[in-house]
Amino acid sequence: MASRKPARHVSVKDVAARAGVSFQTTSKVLNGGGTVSEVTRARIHQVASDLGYVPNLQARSLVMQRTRTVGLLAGDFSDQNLSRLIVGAEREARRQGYGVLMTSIDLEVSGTEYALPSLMERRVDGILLAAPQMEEDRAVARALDKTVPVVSLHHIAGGGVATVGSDDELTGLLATRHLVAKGHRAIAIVIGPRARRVTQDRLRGYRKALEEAGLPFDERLVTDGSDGAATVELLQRVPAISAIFAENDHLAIGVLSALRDLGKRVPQDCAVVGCDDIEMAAFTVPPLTTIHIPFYETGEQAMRLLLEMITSGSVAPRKLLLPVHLISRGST
Amino acid sequence: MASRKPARHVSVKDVAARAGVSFQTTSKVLNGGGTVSEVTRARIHQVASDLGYVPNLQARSLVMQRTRTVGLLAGDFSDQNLSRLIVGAEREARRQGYGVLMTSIDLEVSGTEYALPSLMERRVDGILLAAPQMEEDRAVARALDKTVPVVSLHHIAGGGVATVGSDDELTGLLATRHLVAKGHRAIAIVIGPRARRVTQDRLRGYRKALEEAGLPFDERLVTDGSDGAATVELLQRVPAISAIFAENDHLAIGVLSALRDLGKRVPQDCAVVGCDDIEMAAFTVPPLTTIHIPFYETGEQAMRLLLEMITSGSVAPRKLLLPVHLISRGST
DNA sequence: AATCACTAGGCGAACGTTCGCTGCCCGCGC
DNA sequence: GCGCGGGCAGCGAACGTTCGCCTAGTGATT
Repeated sequence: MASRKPARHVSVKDVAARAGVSFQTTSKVLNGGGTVSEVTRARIHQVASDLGYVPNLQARSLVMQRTRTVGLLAGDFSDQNLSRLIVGAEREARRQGYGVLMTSIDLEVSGTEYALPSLMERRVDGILLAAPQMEEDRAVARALDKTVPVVSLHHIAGGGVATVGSDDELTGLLATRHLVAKGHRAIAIVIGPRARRVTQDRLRGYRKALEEAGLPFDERLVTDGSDGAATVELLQRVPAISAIFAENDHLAIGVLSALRDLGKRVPQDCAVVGCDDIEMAAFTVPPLTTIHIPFYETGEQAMRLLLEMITSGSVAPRKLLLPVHLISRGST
Repeated sequence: MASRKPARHVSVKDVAARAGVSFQTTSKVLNGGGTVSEVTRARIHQVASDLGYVPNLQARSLVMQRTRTVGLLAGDFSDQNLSRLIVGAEREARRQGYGVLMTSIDLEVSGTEYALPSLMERRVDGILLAAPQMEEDRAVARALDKTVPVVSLHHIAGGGVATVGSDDELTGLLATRHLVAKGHRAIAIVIGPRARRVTQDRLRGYRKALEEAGLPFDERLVTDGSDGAATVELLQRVPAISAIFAENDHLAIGVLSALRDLGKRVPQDCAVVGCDDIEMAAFTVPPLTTIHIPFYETGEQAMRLLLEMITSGSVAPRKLLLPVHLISRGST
């Protein structure tokens, strides 16, 4: 309650003094190494726990030249998909005894301004990049600069960076195949920003599935879903459409709402399939058929790869794609 | 591409050598202090940037006895509400030049086992606690131990910890008042775990609103929503119920679905109001009236308080409550 | 009795900083 | 001509570790 004095942390020297040995011996004991008699060893451990000794990783890092800490450079933590990735990554790091320093980068300040330097100053052993929104930001690519191993969860302009993600083309393929299998012939696709890799890849999967089924690809069936009204227009323009593939679940929810407004029943009048399997997908009306993306596992794998690169010192830019699968619900 | 050698970071000494001065002088210049001539100053800056000097915060922390890093001990990052808190907190920290070390604590391992020690070893200057699920875990309370300032986003067993949160009683009050104002007399409440503070507080708000309106409190109108079937039973048992206050939006969604199953229309047959204003609330059918909780701002304030405690050295356990407000949508 | 091989533990250095003190040189005022 | 103060820079110490090398004992072996 009263204002305490700084209450200095206890150091090896404190422990040593109390145990009547040199601080180096204490260090040996506490790290399990060296040749020290069983009695002193026990005494030191005793004293250390009595005094509540907590090793100072800062000092250790200084001499060891690695911090056992990785940086996480993420876009928006509150994005549901991203946060699942992060949870997976953090758990894996923890499992291997690493700390995670998080920095979000927002639109105002390009990450290169503040976030990256802040990580480098803290001498992180590696960096996990999870900021899809700056996939094309060349400043990021330049700034990374290979001082430490980097694993990205999305494509990086310029390449040369290890990447872990899911197979987005497969995603589009599975979704569309599912609709084809249900007997649909006029299948529209609602997409997000064209420039994004995900969009491109999922679109490619869609085309591939159509091709497989011998169906023609029609550019007029491709709509940008970020414009709310576009879906409605699409449906009015091409009434034959009996199924819609939305490139992500948020878009799919928009589509569901557009269909409801038009008085169309799902799935009888028009089937809908989404992507990502966000939490909400199970609770829409009707529940959304979607492609499950293993975000949690992706984060885990990415961290595992990063730590592997760190400990092995290798920088070979691998690329890892995790499988996805369809979850069939009421909307198809 | 080829396996590089460790590629040592450049230090003040490297800069100093190249600039022909002592490393201490370099340090002075780079930190803006001391009396150094304009020419040397310029030269040092030049060399530093040529060499790509990045200060080592580990070393600095060692001598300064503070790391400019805070620990974030959180429950589940992927929880939407929690992640909004976190985003707010992280931004505020960044704004003030602090790094954030994140650790999640899961059910398997009590946070005290790994997470806390890991933060203490890294000598964080303070800890932000955001793990509502271990609100009653006395081990946490004991482990915190006041070595560094702590701010919690939820109640801590034993007290004595600064807390920032939102006014949960007000939340329950506003929600229920809204229903009363709409003319409802038989208002049920669906709650989460009784032991949780939030539940208790929101329930209290509910009772208070009833009292204000001169309505009796009836224990039979209180249902535990975690049991899916309970809501259905409740409605069948007491058909007079014309409005339901769900203590959080997830419960509210369950309620909506129960009502749909029973063939009741919302809001005509039964009105529903939730709490939290999760993203999904705007997209349910019908859109959910709910109480908006300023998660982002709460995180921000909590971090601000923590940093204030750190820099001022004060440990007075303040308690801060942020206001909430109702968002009226289609469900009432 | 001198050598040997261990065992137990100490010692100095280094990691990259910050900080306070000292010392030099120069110009100024008396 | 002498002392002095101020501007500039260097120096040593400290922060809390790890690590490799050194030394003082202790039995056992020749």
